[in-house]
Amino acid sequence: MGRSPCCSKEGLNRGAWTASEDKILTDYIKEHGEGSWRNLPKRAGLKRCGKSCRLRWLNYLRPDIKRGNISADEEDLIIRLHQLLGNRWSLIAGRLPGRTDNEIKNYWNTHLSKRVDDCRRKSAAGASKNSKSKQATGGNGNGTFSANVVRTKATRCSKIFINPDLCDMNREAVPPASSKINGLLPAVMSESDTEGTDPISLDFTLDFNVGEFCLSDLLSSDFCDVDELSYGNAFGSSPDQPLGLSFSDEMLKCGFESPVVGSIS
DNA sequence: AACTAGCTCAACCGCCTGCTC
DNA sequence: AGAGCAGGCGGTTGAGCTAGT
Repeated sequence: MGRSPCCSKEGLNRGAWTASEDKILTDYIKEHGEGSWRNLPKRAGLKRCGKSCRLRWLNYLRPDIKRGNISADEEDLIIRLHQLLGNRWSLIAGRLPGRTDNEIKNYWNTHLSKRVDDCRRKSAAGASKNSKSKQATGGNGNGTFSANVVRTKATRCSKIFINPDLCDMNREAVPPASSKINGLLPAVMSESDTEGTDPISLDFTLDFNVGEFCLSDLLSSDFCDVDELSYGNAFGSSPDQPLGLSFSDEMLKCGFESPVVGSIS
């Protein structure tokens, strides 16, 4: 039978958005809120596909969007998160306030992938002497960083059960304030965590299918030395802290899955 | 000045998943 | 249970811009 297209393409504008289209969309969303994308164009009087409206809003018109000038800290975080998550741009974007998945994807493809490839080639050349021992750590040899990529499942999580006891345990395990630099939030922490007053953020763990994610593997993994890319160590991490993320002993003992006991429905 | 190659990034496309009926 | 809908995601495209010749 086949899927019906998201909208009839006939009579619709395509390509770059005009200022007046932007204004119509912005005004409509300010008044009615996001959602119902399929019906939005008709109601707002736009000759655009609903998907196109959604994309335009999310990637360009949203008021909280930060545009251009990706800082070295952000670059560093993108690289680290990409190594951790792979091409899960929406997840990566979720750790960079004000950045969109599309922007990060573009930035990666145009700037970072080449540099990381170069870095990897350098590392590979240097490591070739020790290749036999490295092979045992899981490189896949295809020129990417997939060896340690967490296979996430972008599942929508509508119901969770949070064990309050475990939350208390993790609250005591607040990482040092040095983990937060320039407003960027390391993946496992919310801003409030650094203040040590609010319950630990769970959003990172909720994003993952944690059953497939072995933290110990991650921490012992053989990451590309991001410092080789010469923008410093954004989170002030020590060699003992791969990824620049801070994990307390308690967190390491109980594992990531501990705070979220419940299921994804 | 004209042309070309390379780069950037907004936008599109098709697929996947969750929700609703 | 399963079909259809809606939204979300990642990959790809192509127009516009810039630098080099």
